[in-house]
Amino acid sequence: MQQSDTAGRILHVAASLFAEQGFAETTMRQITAKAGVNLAAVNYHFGSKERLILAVAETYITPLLVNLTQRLEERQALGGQTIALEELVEMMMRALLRVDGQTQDALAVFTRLLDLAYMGPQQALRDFLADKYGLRLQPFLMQVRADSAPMNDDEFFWRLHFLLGSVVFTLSNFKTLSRMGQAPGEPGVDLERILHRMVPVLAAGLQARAETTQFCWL
Amino acid sequence: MQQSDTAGRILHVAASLFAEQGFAETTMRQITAKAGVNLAAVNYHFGSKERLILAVAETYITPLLVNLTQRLEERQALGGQTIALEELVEMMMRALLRVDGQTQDALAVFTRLLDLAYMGPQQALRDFLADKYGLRLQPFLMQVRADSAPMNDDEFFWRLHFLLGSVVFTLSNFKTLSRMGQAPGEPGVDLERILHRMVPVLAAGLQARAETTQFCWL
Amino acid sequence: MQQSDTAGRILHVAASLFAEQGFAETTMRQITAKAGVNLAAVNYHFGSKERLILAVAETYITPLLVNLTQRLEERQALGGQTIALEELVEMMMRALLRVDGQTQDALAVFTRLLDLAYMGPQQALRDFLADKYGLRLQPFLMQVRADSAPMNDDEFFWRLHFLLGSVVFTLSNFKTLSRMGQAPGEPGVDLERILHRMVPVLAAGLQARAETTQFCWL
Amino acid sequence: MQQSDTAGRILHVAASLFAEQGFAETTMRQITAKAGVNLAAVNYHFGSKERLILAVAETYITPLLVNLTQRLEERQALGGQTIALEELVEMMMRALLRVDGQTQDALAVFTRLLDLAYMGPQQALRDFLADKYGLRLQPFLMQVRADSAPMNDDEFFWRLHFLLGSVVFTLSNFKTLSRMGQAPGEPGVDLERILHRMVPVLAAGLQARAETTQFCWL
DNA sequence: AATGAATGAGTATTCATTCAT
DNA sequence: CATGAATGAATACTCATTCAT
Repeated sequence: MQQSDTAGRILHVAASLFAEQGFAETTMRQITAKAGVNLAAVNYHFGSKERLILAVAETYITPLLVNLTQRLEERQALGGQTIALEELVEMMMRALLRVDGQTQDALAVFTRLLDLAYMGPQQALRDFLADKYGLRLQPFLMQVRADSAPMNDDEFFWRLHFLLGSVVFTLSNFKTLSRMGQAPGEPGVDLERILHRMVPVLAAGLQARAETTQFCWL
Repeated sequence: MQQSDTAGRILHVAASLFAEQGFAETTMRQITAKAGVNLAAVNYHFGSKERLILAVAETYITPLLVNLTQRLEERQALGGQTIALEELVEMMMRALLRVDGQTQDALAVFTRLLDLAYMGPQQALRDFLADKYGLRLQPFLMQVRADSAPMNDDEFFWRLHFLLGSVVFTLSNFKTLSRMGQAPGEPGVDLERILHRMVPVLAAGLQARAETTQFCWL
Repeated sequence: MQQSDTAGRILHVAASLFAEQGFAETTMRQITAKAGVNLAAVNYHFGSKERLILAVAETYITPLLVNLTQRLEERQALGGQTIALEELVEMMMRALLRVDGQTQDALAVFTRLLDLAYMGPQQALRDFLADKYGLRLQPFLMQVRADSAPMNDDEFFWRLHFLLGSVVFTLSNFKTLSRMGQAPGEPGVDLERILHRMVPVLAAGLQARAETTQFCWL
Repeated sequence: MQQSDTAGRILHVAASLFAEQGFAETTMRQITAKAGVNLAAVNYHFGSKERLILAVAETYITPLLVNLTQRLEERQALGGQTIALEELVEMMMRALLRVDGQTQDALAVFTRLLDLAYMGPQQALRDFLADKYGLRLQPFLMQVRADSAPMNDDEFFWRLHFLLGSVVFTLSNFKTLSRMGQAPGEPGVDLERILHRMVPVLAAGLQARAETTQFCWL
């Protein structure tokens, strides 16, 4: 924020625009204009739009994982073999809120990034994320599975993504949804409440007994 | 379908491309080239790209709702005050699969449409969908609520969207996910299995006891 | 020239600018501005700058080869086993002048194209030219070799390129050279004179006795 | 050459890149990156890209002319009024090879420079070269003319450029040509052989009888 | 003597849309 | 009913150069 800090301003503005409009919909012109810097500055500092996206992403993902890992380790240090699923989900929610608490854009950027990674043919982005963050998430996932209903790897993989879908969709569309739903009040409080509301739902989903029979119901 | 049917061919090709690539990523040139019609034909027949999207959407949404409504009514006619949640969710899944069974694009288009509607500033699209389909969905939602855990309107509104998120995300990214997960087998069967897997998870989520106390946990 | 003819005007203007400045140095903006058409018109009609270059090239190369082939066949029909080298070189020069007589740009474009093809890593362009025109040139080259000094394939290959160098360099830089040299007079006449001047020089070069001994003179 | 020698490293790297890619195609970023110096260093040390080109050129041209002049004077000191044309051409070729023997880039830079000077509207470059080197070349040219066929100034001027064209084109495109031609063997030896092959061809061209009659043959 | 940051002018290309026919 | 041609606005990106330090 001192002494010009062009790169920082770009990062900040880009995050805000990405959150609001999405990656593809946000143009370099918008970013640089709003940041009050030269059009070429993004390419100078980040190389390309794609690398800017990655830079913004790192800004949010790294602290999130650091925070989550730390919370988990602290809790595990307290002892007790299994940790209640609801507590774990809450842990994740708190980590999400924490990283968002500062910029208000983190969650939206985060979820748009997942959308981008899962959608199209962005194999490169998937690899980048998997390489960089996949491992660090392992311990948390192990702990989650320990208190879920018993199920094979396949089932667990898919359930994880069902939940991920709930989170991503809700966060992605939070602004729109809270405008639609009758929920009034300041957005800061609301987001917390919504995440809180998800906790029992997600936990129940993970603990639902897995179907074992193969039943073709069409 | 015979003779010329320019508009029909456009509709069909557009659906396929939209499903594969998304709306913004699909260009008029691609559509018209693949359909073997003139570049200007889309604008001539549909007015604009946006209205083409809507036209494609209607193609899929209307039959979906017709099908769902019909199944529901048939089941209600059988008597029995409440219908099990799992049965209702299955009903929805079957309706989804039914409309997809014919073109293989329906689900992708459908979910991309929801993404589009919820994301960005597409108020017009939201209104269009709400006006056109909101009411027809009411009976089904009422029935769902009847067998869910007791909760107020707010809570129900949000839970619905949590579930919607699971479905949309899973369907949206089905191709990517099934490539990532170890799930082998032909895709046609797989999609069915995945939707089947969602049933108990979603039902459990709806039936989880709603938090009543307001507990600020940050 | 009738009824707008945007593509034609682009072709014409592009040839003129390419001849004057070279391919890379000529921008789409220059072309479209000078042609009085929209900036996107080049891409609409030709697809890309590269394909425009090829289109311009074809405009000149095809008539050149047609003309040369025709002259050669007429001459061969007259009988006489061998044709004097000077006559063959003149034949080529006339063909060059013929195609240039109409637009005054043909020669410059032609030579810049060769430069482009031989220089950089334009394997694609080389292949395009070889595929399209290589064969049609064979009969002429055979006839040339018949009256050259006896030499092996290697030697002939290189001599051909020595001569090609003379022609390309002279034509490429004709404007500059005629400004440098004291040669006054109208340019139209001058070019003819210069090409005429090359005839005995090139013929003598082809008829020079080939070195047979391998003599390392450094 | 020790310590830092930013300017020297730039000069060296630039020569190599210019030789490989051409002047316009070589960017300041490439040069400074490969030289491991700051992007602004070129402008700091040389003022502009154009002046860097000139500096590189001088590096090669000056030694070339020194070498050629020296060889000529030594030969003239041996006495004998006229020197055979082939010997003179060989002298030039040896001088060319000599300057190239050290960096392998000299010839390519040299010919690209001539291309640049003759082509486009580079009057400034032409003047620079003429001023700096024109005079020193005179004695050699005089000697060449002495053993050429009798001809007026005009004719001699143009023949010189025909030959220059052969040399420039061949050297410019040496890499491409040797890839095309069946000529095998290591490139170092090949270049020598090719230049050797040019000697009798160029000499014969200079000795061809000049046309005296003005014969309009179109 | 040298540099990191920044910039303005430029590049080819792409897009949905329009219009005369 | 349909189309070929054309367009204006936008896209990401690249370049040589400059300037404060």
